[in-house]
Amino acid sequence: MPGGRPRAFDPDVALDRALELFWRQGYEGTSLSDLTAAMGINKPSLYAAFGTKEQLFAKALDRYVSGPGAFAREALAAATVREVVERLIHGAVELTTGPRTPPGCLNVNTVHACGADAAPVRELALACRMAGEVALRRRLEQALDLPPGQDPATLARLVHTITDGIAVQAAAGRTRKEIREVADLALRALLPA
Amino acid sequence: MPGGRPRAFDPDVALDRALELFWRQGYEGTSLSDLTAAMGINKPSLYAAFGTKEQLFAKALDRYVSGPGAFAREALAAATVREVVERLIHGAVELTTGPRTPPGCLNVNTVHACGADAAPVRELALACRMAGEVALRRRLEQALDLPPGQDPATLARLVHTITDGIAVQAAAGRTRKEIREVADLALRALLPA
DNA sequence: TTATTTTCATACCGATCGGTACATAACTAG
DNA sequence: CTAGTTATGTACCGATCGGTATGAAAATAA
Repeated sequence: MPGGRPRAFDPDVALDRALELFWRQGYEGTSLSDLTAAMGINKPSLYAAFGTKEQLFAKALDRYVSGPGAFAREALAAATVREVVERLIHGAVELTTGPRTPPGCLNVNTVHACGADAAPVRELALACRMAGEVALRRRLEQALDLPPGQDPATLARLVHTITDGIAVQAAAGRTRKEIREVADLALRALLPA
Repeated sequence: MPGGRPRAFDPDVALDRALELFWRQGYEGTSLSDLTAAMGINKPSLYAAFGTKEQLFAKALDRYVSGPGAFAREALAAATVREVVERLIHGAVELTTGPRTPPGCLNVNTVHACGADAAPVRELALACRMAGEVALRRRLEQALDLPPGQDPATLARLVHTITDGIAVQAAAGRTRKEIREVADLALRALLPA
């Protein structure tokens, strides 16, 4: 069984480049030429290693969720409702305003990719959001320290509404410092001492 | 001075169709063919009446701001800070979840149109957002009923962060009823009785 | 070496993009 | 009527889109 010609590139770093590009330019705004240029490979190599542009995006989204976006899952392990919410909102600020990553959130960007051919990846992003919301709601439902009269489902949606808004503000170019102030004010309003 | 051949279409309703399409599909996701089909005219007629796709979008955005989005300006005329904020947030819910209009907000959508050729219209949307934020901040700075210790600039940004989040939730397909509940909870947190 | 397998590089595919040239149709001024 | 002006419909422009056919290059197995 012969081994064949070895790869001239590292699929791992190539996928990171693709994630960076999709994050910064969106699914529809990123062409195969952009991708091959940034990844340092040709179109046939890209196709052989990652499949269709759509399949490549799915892999990039996976990496995003389990890498820069992993805080969203980890935050649910915090001991108190307050700490869970704080971690989620602060994590959103840091994620969307990172100095070495594109501004904004890949997931929120993708929801707004409304072209006809972007429908499949949009569904991916929507499913991802739905999973995150269900997880947070479950966490709040099981909490013993939820303020009385609070509906877990609505609170979960409000927290995600705020993190979504943070992503928009970041994509619109607001600075990390400004968004941190907004996030802290939101937390004071949401979780009075 | 001869009159020439009369138009076979109403530019006003044609612009409304274009706005609908841009709102639903985004700037990059809407092709000239989509536009001419929805407006019921040909490409030369479109170009003669509205100019470039980019110029057409600018006109559609104007109509959006002075039409469905007019509440944002009008809300600032309310008597109390509470009422200003309530009108802004409730207005955002109604705007982005209208049963006869596309889900989401044209402005927020456009901010996430990150392709290279969409840069000019993105700048338009950003300028529009900045103007709205400045106007709200000025309104809060001049208010006499602002809760003590509140920074007008940060509060203005938080309100817009929440309305941005509402737009994302609507674009992601959440129902009007759900978002209304989230908005009411946000208002209770933001403006305790 | 020779055969086999896998990747790489170039060049190309049909389709669609935004925008336009050109001829014709429909109107008004005289 | 004729002349002048504006709008319409068709057909087309070069560029780019996502994706691929093809053949040479680079590895292993014998």
